[in-house]
Amino acid sequence: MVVRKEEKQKTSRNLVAAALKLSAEKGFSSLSLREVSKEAGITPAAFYRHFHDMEELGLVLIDEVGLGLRQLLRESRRSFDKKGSAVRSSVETFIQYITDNANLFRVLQGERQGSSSAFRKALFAELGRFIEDLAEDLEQGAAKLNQPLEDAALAAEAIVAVAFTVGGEALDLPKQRRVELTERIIKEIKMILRGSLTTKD
Amino acid sequence: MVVRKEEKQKTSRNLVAAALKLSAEKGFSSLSLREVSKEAGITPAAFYRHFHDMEELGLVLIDEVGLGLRQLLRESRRSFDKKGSAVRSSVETFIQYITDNANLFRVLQGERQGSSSAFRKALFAELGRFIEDLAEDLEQGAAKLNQPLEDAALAAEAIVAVAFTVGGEALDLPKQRRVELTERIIKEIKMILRGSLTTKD
DNA sequence: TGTACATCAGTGAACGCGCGTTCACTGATGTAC
DNA sequence: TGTACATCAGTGAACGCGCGTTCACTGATGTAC
Repeated sequence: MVVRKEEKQKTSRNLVAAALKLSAEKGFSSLSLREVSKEAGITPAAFYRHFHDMEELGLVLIDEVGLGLRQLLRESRRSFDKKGSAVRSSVETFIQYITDNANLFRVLQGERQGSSSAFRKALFAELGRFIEDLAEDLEQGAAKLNQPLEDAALAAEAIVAVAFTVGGEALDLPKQRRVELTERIIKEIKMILRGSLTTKD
Repeated sequence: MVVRKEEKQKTSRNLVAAALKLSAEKGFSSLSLREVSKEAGITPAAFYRHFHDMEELGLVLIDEVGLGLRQLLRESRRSFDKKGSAVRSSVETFIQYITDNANLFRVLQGERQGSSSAFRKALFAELGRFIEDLAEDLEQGAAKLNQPLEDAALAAEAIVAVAFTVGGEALDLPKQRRVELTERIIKEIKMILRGSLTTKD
């Protein structure tokens, strides 16, 4: 009873992994059930033992991507806790993660516009949650330094926009240019933070 | 000799328009030659009188999108010239344009990750050019006000990232919530500008 | 432990369908005189 | 202006192919006694 279940789960994971890989290359919406099954090493008919159709697989994939996203963001925030160059370390973690998990990030970016609205809703919800968390972090960090922020939520939204937009370019870049790009993001985030400080006079 | 040419051009434009419309709905990479032809009102075989294949159409579509983008950006910058609430008026122009041309913007966003690298290269080049222009505008505007900027290029990149990322959410929103969102973008851009001012002390 | 039966993930063949592409064609537009 | 021929955008049929889906099946794993 245990071997069978495990084997089935393994195949399911293979299907999701196959979809992730192929989605990163050409977008989820252009994948066929047959090519995903082939990539996962099973016949097309066996696909139906795991998912009712491609859309159902898609929803699981989005969960996977959402999970990866949350993990990514958690790590970025973890680096943020250390005082000192909090921005630097968290941006570096962020860039490292998205280049290590390029497929995941590409799907994340690609599906922001394409595919079903359920897809998009889930993604935006995930991002929104993170922006809230980041805003909280920013507020606490700023309070510690006795430099209160004007509107932490806005600053957090702007920071996330910059990190994801500019960071997304890193995927196609050679290692060296990725470093330049990381520096740019760091400077831009610091710029946003400076601009969000409550003016004292 | 003139009627025939014009008719052919008209059909070509129909094909591009059909591709634009359908791409906005499901992404260019999942379109078929047959469905685009049908949407444009010709038989699949006639498609070949205009383009060698879908990829060639795709390149023309990107030109179209790039043109629309340039137009959008030009209008945004035009509003930027007027002194006073330059940020407000250009952001409002921007949001107005992307909601009026939702299809164009959706394709722009969608193809940033998917499809061919030629596609992406062209898009990034276009955006890069605009960021340069905006940086120049910012520098001149700041000089006039006698408030030099630390690094106009970085500020411009961050502003564009925020406008496109946050602005992209406007497409799915009802009119009222779009206004809130516009206000948020305005505040965030002002925040970036404030943060990019050269510190005087 | 051994046997007899149940379960069920995966197989392989088959289906009808939309796909990209080719082809000979049609008939309106253009050109030459 | 009229006539005879050339051009060529668009047609409709045909092709082979990969698609999603169904089906009866196989054989390894699980269960009951």
